[in-house]
Amino acid sequence: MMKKPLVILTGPTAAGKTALSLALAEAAGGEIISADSMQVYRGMDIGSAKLPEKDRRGIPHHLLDVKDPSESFDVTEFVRLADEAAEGIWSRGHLPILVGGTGFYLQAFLKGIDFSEGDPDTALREELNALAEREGRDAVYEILQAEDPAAASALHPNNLKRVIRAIEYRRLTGRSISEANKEQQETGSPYNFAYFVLTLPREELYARIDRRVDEMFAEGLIEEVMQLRESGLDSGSTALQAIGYKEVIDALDGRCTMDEARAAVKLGTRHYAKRQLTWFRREKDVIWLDKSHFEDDESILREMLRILREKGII
RNA sequence: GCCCAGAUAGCUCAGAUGGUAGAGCAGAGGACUGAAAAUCCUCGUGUCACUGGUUCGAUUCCGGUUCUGGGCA
Repeated sequence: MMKKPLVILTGPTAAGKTALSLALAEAAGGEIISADSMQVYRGMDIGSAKLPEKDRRGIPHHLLDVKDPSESFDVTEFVRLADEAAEGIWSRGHLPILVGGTGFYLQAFLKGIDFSEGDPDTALREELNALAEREGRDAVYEILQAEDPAAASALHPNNLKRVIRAIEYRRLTGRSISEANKEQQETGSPYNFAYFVLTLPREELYARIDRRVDEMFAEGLIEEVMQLRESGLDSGSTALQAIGYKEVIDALDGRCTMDEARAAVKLGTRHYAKRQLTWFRREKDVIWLDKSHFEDDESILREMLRILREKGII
């Protein structure tokens, strides 16, 4: 059976993915699936740099605005929804193009990682978080060491989130999460894909980020955050952990000035971009597209189309 | 013009009663399999402003110069 065709267009935040994705979708007969952990939320538009509907040139965009900010969202749900969307796109004879900067989501979808085992256990998470608060993170790590030494050896004791998940996984499934990860790692992708990473020299990227953050404030980021809070959203929600939102909240609550918040948003975004690049560097079968090596978006598009033809994706 | 205080890593600063120096932030690298815009780890040699002097040895003490704050005129 022929593997189904698929394109990924990603890269660090503010690299210019969105603009290119429209051109690619038009040229290749594609529909876009957003792979962005924050753009799924309704009402988070400016701060998540969501492309407004009027600018989508009629190209279908999936997985935008599918959640209320008070709801949680995670990889498994992403994979489920993205699978659904992709099936629909293929059935229409179109090409699915995943666009977005959440590398974890892209990986999970591309490899078809199976998350069917080990549903999260909220009570256990709370209990272990409380233990960490009382007796320190090492106390939680010691539990993992006792119950699953293999998983423990792969984790740093300070990485509470991961340590807790490892304990949870072990208790739920009776298996070690490190073994499960290894198995998944060895499975290839069920798709005929091209994984493009759009990037540009660090200095330019950082300058673009600074500019973009200033634009967000100019377009009304503060008002957007105020609206979200008025709708009763509590600050602990996943949505408000997003860069741009948490800093503005700090300023609104008087923990810093708005100028300081703006600087913090820029810094947080630069750090985020750096983490994204680290992630993509580690991914195999990635095709890097450094904007500084091309004349313009038009020539990047030509290069992408060339590769897609070569791979038999279009 | 005079007096006082500074001048140490890209930035903010600490420090050695004289044996060439260290934090935070920035920056860089890395990890990541059901919170991922999250979470976590690693990495610090720089004419210690310049210039004379004292000293075995000065960035550290003394003098001068320059610059920056503050005060007095």
